[in-house]
Amino acid sequence: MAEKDDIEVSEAGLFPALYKPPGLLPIAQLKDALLYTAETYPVTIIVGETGSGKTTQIPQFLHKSGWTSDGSVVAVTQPRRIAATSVAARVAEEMGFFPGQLGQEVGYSIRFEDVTSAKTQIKFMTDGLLLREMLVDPLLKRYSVIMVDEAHERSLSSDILLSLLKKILRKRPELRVIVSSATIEAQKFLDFFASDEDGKVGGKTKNELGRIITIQGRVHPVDIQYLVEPTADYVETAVQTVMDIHSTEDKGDILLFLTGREEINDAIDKITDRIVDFGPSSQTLQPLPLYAGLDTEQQQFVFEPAPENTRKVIVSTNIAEASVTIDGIAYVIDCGFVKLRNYDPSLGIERLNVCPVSKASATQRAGRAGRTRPGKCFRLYTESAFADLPETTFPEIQRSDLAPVILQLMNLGITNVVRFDFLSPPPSKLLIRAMDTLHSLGAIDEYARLTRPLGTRMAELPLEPMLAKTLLNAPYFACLPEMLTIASMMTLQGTVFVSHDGNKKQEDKAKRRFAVAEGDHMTLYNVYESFISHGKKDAQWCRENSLNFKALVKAMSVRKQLRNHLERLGIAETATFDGPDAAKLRGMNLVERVRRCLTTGFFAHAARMKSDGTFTTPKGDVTLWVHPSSIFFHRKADWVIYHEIMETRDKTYIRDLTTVEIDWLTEYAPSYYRTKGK
DNA sequence: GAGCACTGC
Repeated sequence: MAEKDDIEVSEAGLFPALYKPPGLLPIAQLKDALLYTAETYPVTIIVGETGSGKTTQIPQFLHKSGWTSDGSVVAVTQPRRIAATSVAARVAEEMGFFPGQLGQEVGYSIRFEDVTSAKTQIKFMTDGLLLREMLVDPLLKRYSVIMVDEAHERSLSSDILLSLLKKILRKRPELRVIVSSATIEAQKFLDFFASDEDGKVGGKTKNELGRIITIQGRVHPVDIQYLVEPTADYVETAVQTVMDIHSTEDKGDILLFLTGREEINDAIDKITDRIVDFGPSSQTLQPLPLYAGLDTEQQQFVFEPAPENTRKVIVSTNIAEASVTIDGIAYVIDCGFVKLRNYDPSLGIERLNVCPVSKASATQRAGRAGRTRPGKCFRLYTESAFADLPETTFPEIQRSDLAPVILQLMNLGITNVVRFDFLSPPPSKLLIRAMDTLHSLGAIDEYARLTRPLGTRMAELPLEPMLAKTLLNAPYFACLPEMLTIASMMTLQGTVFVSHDGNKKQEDKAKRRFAVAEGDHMTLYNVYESFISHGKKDAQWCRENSLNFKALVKAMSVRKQLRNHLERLGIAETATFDGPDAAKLRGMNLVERVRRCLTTGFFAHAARMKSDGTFTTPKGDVTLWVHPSSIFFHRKADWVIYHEIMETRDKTYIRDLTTVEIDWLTEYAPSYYRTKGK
């Protein structure tokens, strides 16, 4: 019964950019058209906005018309875990199942949570997980249809998945691939699947390959307004716009897009200051921050209805563009910028840059005002600036460290990754750098072949290559239990310590309590051990020690999963292997063995502290700042290795540091330090 | 003395 509501065709003209004017299908025909194309062609591209119901309806259409009848499964991939679980629940409900029956005919599978059974016929999952499934089932034979949802976001995993599905189609012409996309990138997707040397896929010519179906979304008209003159200070303009909306527009909450935490706090302070200017008015404003770094408790506020006579102003990063949906938004203010991660292959440094948004992004942001009723969007740039914006955001694959992806592809039998059929080929510098990294770690040999067992084992582990190498070396340093813990804690990425009620001093104090002189890795190990010895579920103890309970629980899951992976590789947690320097290692204490082991994976991330407390790279060409979360923010050190490096605005930060001896660098990575020089 | 957009295995 929800079916009809969901694909109801809206009459409004709305954003011309969103929809192809001709060919919009009425509800009754969508089902027929979809089933016809799926029956006839290997590939179907669905163009339709979020809220069109495509994600929930299409798998049901396929299920009811027999695509799951022979025991095969319809899979729907999502870029985010939250989407996979919530859509699965919704579909199960629409099909008449009770919540407790989720995991039977309809289920989902995400990391750490497999809610499926032998009966499951419709399965929602993250795209990254489906990629992992290909290790055991390279042709994905259990699936009759694979629908890649939100493909327009161009996430690393979904891009790779599309390339691999194209390969699979050559061997399994009976497989059906449905690519769903919110924007007008549809033709690019279809052309991609159709292209190869002879224009044939699965024995079909281009015209026989697939079709594009466009469906109308269930959104309301959004009136878009531009600035007449560009602004030099969009935070100030945004705050003024908030005030203007508040004094002149009807009821309805405001969603303001800015680029980061600092701007968000700045804007909230300004708004708070100016509320007073209104005096005791009957309508007031409630500014609320929203960014991923907030703990879930604080994020929760944005979903709660505002008190009477109060207008919520949610000041958010890009998280509200696709990942988080808030009801009741009638006004969107779009600053026109977003922080994007970029990878510099020559220095091996990740950067966070403020970039203009794409037209697709701006459209998506504006659409957030029209989810439940007609709305307005105020773009803090001119109409001609909008016209100059890129159509779509640069795909992640063209601006990331590709070492993990390349390793995974090689393990799937892709021997020549340079000639791999990428949807958008990454710059060759990125590929070369990734190969260099993998070679220096010993994951590939001089002929660019995956090594055995090291390379294949590294690829099996759900860890970045440097950490995977470190973990696999741990038995040689008789520190596998400790390294399992450290690797698990590293995946939490700075979320371990939290300040409750904004009490920074208490947080710093807690950090000192757990600090280990040799560095952050052993400090995190110490935190985990304390957590376990306090009974593993003492949320109160976490609070008292400024620790993030949920993060530590996650570390336990990750640790268990890693331990299982190693066991499958024949490496028990208690394993110790004798390497060439076994006798020497036996005389060392645990901390030294851990530090040496870390060096075998992170030698390329070496740095030396200068007298002013900043660090420098071995070549001395980049100044590195200790991230304030590190224990070396206060303390002296000489040589260290670090886990992560990231450049923001004007400084390059390193985080998670551990002291090493300079000799270890040449001992464990002789060729790397010989060729690179010092 | 001072901080990182967002995902995922």
